[in-house]
Amino acid sequence: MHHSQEFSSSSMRSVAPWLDGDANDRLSLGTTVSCIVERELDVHEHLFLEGERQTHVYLVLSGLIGIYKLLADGRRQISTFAYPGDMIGLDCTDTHVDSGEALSGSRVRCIPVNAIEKLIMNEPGFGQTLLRIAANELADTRERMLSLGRQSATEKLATFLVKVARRNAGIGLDRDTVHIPMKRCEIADFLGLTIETVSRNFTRLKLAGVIRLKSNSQVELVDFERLEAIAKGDMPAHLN
Amino acid sequence: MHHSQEFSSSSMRSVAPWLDGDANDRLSLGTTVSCIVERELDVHEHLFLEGERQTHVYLVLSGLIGIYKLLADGRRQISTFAYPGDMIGLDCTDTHVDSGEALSGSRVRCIPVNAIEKLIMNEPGFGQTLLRIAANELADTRERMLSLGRQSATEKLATFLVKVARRNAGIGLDRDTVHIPMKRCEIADFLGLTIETVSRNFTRLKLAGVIRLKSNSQVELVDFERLEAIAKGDMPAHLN
DNA sequence: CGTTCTCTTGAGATCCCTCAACACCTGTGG
DNA sequence: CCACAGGTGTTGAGGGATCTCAAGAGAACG
Repeated sequence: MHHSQEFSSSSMRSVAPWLDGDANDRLSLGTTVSCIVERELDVHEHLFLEGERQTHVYLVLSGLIGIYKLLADGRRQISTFAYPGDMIGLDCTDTHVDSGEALSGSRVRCIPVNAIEKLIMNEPGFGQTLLRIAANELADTRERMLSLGRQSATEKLATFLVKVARRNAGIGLDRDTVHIPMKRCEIADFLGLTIETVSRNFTRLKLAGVIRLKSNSQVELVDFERLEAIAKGDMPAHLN
Repeated sequence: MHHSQEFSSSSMRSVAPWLDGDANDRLSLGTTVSCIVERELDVHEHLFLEGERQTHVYLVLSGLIGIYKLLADGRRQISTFAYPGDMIGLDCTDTHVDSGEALSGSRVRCIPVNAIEKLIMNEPGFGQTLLRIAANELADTRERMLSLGRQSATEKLATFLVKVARRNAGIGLDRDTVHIPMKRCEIADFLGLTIETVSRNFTRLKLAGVIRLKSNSQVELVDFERLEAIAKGDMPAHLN
């Protein structure tokens, strides 16, 4: 039985602080209709597809959503994983530029885009909050580009693990005991690698004594400092 | 003598339409002080460095600015090229998350961040324009991630050329006669490749009859359709 | 206790990188 | 006008990291 990570308003971390606590109230404050529904998603069920008109913004309540783009022949790049507490689609363009798929059973709250638009109009400071979120997302994305374009497989994986660990620490969990809710295949599509390379580098880090694999989805960071060093590229490849 | 691509207010395309025409007026409308200066940059001169406090937002008037991040050992990833008319740093975080360097002699207009903040407060719709810009940038960045993580060298280069051509078409220039203002080294750091690989793939596309190299910085797209097909990955690698 | 899905491991192929030489261009100065 | 130097781009040869293909090992589930 795994730690379910249900999103709650009292969560220490929140990408969407302005939705904390009284989310429904504040949204119905902006719109007379309170057409905010929750939606349950099975594994591999899609929340939206690239090219579809964007009708909603989503708040992940539980589970994990993968945001990705495809090449014509099926090659996939996952741009981000949306965890409970994360918002999806705040960068409102009218059509979706990528697809969103549940990577495990998930629950999301669906907020119509016009509700967001009204909030921007009526709630002072709301627009700026959105801007700040977008800015953070952009900063994050650029770090990902550096990783995708310039890091080795081992460095990419180390970077990924460090990021998950930091997220853990941020929400009050143990930094060094990380639960990986996604499959190897999804990690591969996130890092721009193949599943085999991901797997090989897990064992590589394991043999180097940097991590320990309790199970496929449960990783213990034995030497966080060294993992960070590898992620930063400070560590020559052959010493890993 | 190359086509200088000076940015003018009457430009057909503009990432920053709200700065068209009477930019200074509207900004001094927001702030009593009109402390907007222009700055001249030599090649390789930096506009800002990663980690510095962000004091200004910049509008590129002429030249070309490269926005990049570094790994500890000097590996570089250029996240974007800012052309005349492009804004830099609209995603205001308080410190710069990347560095900006002039890739050729350039001129920029410097706008203090507090002027932007005041504009957000006072100009209705300004914040939303910023949001739209950020959303577009995010969409663009995610397409880049797909390219960095999942495309072959040839596909990356084709994608790059198609994007430059589309930009040309958008500002009223000939789509198929593209001027490449950056060096091979910078294209390499943009695409996550080495200069040699970039060079080899230029000649590869040339031999395939898709492009013609008039000079190092002047490329003629002989077969735009095929270039697009290669960029999309429709074309098996061995047929290039 | 199979069946299925996922992960790991191995062997060989491939793409890209590294290192090195050479070609080209431009400006400078004899 | 030519020689030279420095910056930039191209090309080649070899090596290495990652991918592909294939088999086997574990885990999850009925």
